[in-house]
Amino acid sequence: MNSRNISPEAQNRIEEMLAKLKSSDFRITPQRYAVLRILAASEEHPSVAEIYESVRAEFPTTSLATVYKTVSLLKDIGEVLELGFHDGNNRYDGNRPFPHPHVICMQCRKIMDPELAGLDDLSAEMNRKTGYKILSHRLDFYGLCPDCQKLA
Amino acid sequence: MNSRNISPEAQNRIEEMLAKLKSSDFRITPQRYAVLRILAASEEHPSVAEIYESVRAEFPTTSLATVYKTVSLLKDIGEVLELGFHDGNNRYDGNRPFPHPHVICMQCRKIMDPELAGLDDLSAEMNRKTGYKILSHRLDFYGLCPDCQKLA
DNA sequence: GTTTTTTTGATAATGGTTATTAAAAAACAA
DNA sequence: TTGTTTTTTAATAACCATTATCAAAAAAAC
Repeated sequence: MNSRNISPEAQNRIEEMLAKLKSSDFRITPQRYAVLRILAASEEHPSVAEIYESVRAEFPTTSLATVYKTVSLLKDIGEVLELGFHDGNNRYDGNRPFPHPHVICMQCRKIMDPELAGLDDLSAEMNRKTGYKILSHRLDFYGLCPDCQKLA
Repeated sequence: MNSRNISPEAQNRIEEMLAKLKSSDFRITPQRYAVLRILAASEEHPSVAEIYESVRAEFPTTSLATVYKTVSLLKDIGEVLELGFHDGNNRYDGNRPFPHPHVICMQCRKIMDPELAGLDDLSAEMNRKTGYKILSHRLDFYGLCPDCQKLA
């Protein structure tokens, strides 16, 4: 899993995130670069603890606080989508930093990005019906993934 | 806001919740009854802190832990829907204890229940596309309510 | 090279929720 | 009624992911 195994798409996301950091006048430190690379490469919607683990593998002195701050920074500049859960197991998506649906396994916590169109239309409909100016949304489906169905 | 002002619908929900508690072999204590009544009557999706405040108005010795436990119990027996937020301001719906969309004001935190059909179809579609056995879902729209738009 | 600003790392503080436990209340039995 | 068992309450300690604090380190600016 070295740098030669990074897919072109992930490489692209890395460039985008670096560019956004630069244009927002934030420094690109080794720690930030490491966090950013993990977020860009992972399809698993990792938690801060998981990112921390991965970063520690190449930067053993990295602090947990730094990971929190970096993820939060990337979220603030719109390069990472936060999936907050009230049971305290927040997950992060560095590939699609815009609202989109998720399918979540209630057993193993695996999270997928399903294909689903038409949500922007729903937002517009909500706008009309409620008078709220809709700015964002979140749609999560909860269930059992194929693996956990087999085990059950 | 005394008991004579309870709407027929709310009265109905109270009866349903009481019946469910009874059939599940839980005792109907004054504290539980107070919590339950507030949840059944409120359209505001109250937080535990708010429920606690209201309960204290008629039962000044009620403990916060009791409110937490009662709300959790009602959730467990399927009579209350929990809207968990990772910023620690969970809200509860005792009127529609099943998945349904919400419209949330990002400024004043007001929560509404909009009309929106067809979500069960979406769940079925997710089932087909992902292989997950979908059991539940959550759809939140975030924006600014009419009042907060005026103030802005 | 010196100064200024940003970032890091270590750790303390925060705060909603849960766990604990003795006392009170309710249900049950004799 | 009285005693016994079970459930529930009230008070508070514990939990834990996240945030705040701040001195040291690193990078940028001068």
